[in-house]
Amino acid sequence: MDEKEKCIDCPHHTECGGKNIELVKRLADKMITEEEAYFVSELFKALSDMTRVRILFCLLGGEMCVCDIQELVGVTQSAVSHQLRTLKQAGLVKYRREGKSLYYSIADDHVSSMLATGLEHISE
Amino acid sequence: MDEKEKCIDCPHHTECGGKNIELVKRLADKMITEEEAYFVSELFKALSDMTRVRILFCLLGGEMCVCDIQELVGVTQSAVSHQLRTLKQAGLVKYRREGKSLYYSIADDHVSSMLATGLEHISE
DNA sequence: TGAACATATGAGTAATTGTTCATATGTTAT
DNA sequence: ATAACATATGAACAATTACTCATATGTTCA
Repeated sequence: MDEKEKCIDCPHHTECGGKNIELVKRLADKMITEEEAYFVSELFKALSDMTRVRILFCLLGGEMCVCDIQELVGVTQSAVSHQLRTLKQAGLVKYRREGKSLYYSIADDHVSSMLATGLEHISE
Repeated sequence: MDEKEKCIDCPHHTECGGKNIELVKRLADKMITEEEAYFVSELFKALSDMTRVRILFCLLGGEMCVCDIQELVGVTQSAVSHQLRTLKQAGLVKYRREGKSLYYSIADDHVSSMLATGLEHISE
């Protein structure tokens, strides 16, 4: 009997048995789209830098202007500003103006949730 | 009166008022450590690539061998293997051997939680 | 033991990223 | 209007990263 017959859809399932062929077929339809995967990865990319993580943890304590963040995180104004831009674009922070200062804050509960889960994960 | 007197701890709070000086002082102690921030950012870095995100979403459907993932995600064996290594190092996946195949699966609930929250976040 | 298969790994390369430096924008008070 | 302050932005550079290619490791079966 032709072992390879059952492997039409997967050239690799010649001998590993292709036990999961059904699972693969079933998932192929519900797979996350390329677009969704892209946006999700971009979101996590915004969380993938130490400086940005520290900024977000600052903001968990409440809204804060740029120079406060600069003080707490200990990097230059320019660096903070660039990173805030990244966080803003990812929808992780928002801001309001008050006089000369811009007050940044966490955009929504997803952010704190992801940070908390991340922190849990590393402490195990 | 010397306006700058109240700004000993923060050279930037000369005129933005330093309204948050108390907040800053309070937070400075409870701030996430450099080490924690590093590990958290490394964790999210593992989630910051489209291919890895797609791999993880595959695995949410159940454990799967490398060639199944390769099939679903549509990249080379080598690329999948390299990315699985990254995911493994971040503690996001685990595997077991069965014969010649390695079956990978999601390491723990944190992973699905973060992916779900991430997906929620982008669809708003 | 040797061949076939499943997967991992190292080197090399093109692309991406975080920071710094210099400068621009927007706001307030004089 | 001008100066001082708070923040944003663009260019440039060093460091990191994801992929490809070639090859190595580990497993099964004859």
